Amino acid sequence: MKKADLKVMIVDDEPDILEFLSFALAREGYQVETAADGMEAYSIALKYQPHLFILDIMMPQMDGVELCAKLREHELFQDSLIAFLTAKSGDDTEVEALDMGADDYIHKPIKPKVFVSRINALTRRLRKKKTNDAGAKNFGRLIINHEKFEVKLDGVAIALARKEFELLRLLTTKPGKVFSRQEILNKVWGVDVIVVDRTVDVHVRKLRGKIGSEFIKTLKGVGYKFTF
Amino acid sequence: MKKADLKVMIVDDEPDILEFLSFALAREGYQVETAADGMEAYSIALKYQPHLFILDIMMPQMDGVELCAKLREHELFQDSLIAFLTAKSGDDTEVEALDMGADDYIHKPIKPKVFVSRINALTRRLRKKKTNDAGAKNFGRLIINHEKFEVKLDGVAIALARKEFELLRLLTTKPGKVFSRQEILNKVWGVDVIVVDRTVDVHVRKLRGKIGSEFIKTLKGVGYKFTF
DNA sequence: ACATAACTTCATGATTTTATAATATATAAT
DNA sequence: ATTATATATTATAAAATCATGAAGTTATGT
Repeated sequence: MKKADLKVMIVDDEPDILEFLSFALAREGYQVETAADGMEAYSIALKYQPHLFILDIMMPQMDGVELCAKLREHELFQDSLIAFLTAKSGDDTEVEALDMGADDYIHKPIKPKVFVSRINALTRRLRKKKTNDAGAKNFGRLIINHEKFEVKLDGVAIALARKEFELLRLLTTKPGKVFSRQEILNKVWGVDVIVVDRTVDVHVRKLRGKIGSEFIKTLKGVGYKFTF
Repeated sequence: MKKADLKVMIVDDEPDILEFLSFALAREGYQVETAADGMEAYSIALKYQPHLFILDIMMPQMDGVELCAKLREHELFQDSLIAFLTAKSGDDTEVEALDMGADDYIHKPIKPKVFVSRINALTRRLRKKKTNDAGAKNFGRLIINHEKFEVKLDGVAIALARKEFELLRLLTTKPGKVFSRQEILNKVWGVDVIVVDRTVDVHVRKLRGKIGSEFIKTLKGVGYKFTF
């Protein structure tokens, strides 16, 4: 996963700091979202689902430590990274924050260069992973998750019927390889099922209608192939 | 994985510090090994295969930054945690260390309490891996307490029959994953029990009646999945 | 032993998926 | 350009699948 695929949420009640940090991380390539308070942050986070949170401690309504605790309770954020960035001194606060589930506790003031290096160090393990989604296969604009039985085009989920999904699954096992209709029938329908050749065409048509027609190419007289 | 299963290697050329840190981490339950220099550390590490390294920077023969680089080159230590603990000031060193692959850079002097919290925070993800099955899981509106055998929807307790609870538990082990009826029967009923497929449908229906129908989705011809 | 709850199976109708046939369009060969 | 052939598209009938209600069966607690 690249930095461009990583979503960072910065929570601080001082607009200047928000802007400053956003700028620094956006320049690194991260996707950045901001919030000015813990409450606001939590409700945005439920939708935005950040990979990394950068939290101030002292904020109106809900402070950073509370937010951290609340995030860690939720299944969605079990694997998210949480870093505090604060001017608040005191070892007890730091211990509390770390014991609560924070991954780093960064003291202000800090040089941008150092800050960015720390953030990069935190996200390094996420970046090393191949895909966003465990078990998902990535074909450019198209992501296929076999376990979830789900296909995403440009991040948008597309509902496929079973045969459509299985046809797509077969074709994507070997991108570029041409599958004859007979081979498709054997592998998707099974050797004992008797189905007319043209049926494959209809399913290809339906697939194209849903995922777009650029992925599946027809080779006249031969069969179909998947490319991306 | 528990702390007792985690091997930590501390590398510092001052015996007092080695002893001090060893004591602190051993008391936490970690297995601790020490070395006084980068060279020595590397050769021991090849056999000992630590999960976490705590490195001083200034040492004779091979310094901490060199050692870090050398470790990261080796396949064995790709996933190991590396933390620097040093009195050396200077942002450039910190940036260099972090960019080289270090996971944390801790400044001396530091209180033992804070040091231990930071180390615990670093190893948390390793420790979490297998301890995850018990306790409560939070899926937004739905909270499932596996130990208490209790489900709450918007804070209100809901009484589930055993099969209903176990079905929900299975589905929530992997939110998003599609479970076929056969898989559900095998995992909830057991492989030797003979029950008709449709039975699963009836239990899903009862579950939906109690927790609402938005959590469990049907994939026609495939199975059911939990989403939140 | 009784009452109650939990579980399984079956039947029905609604809905979705699938296969096929019919027709239109595209492609390659002559 | 014409023809033959393969494929695309649309419509529709058939089949598969599921939600639901109800009835029968087994387990559990009092």
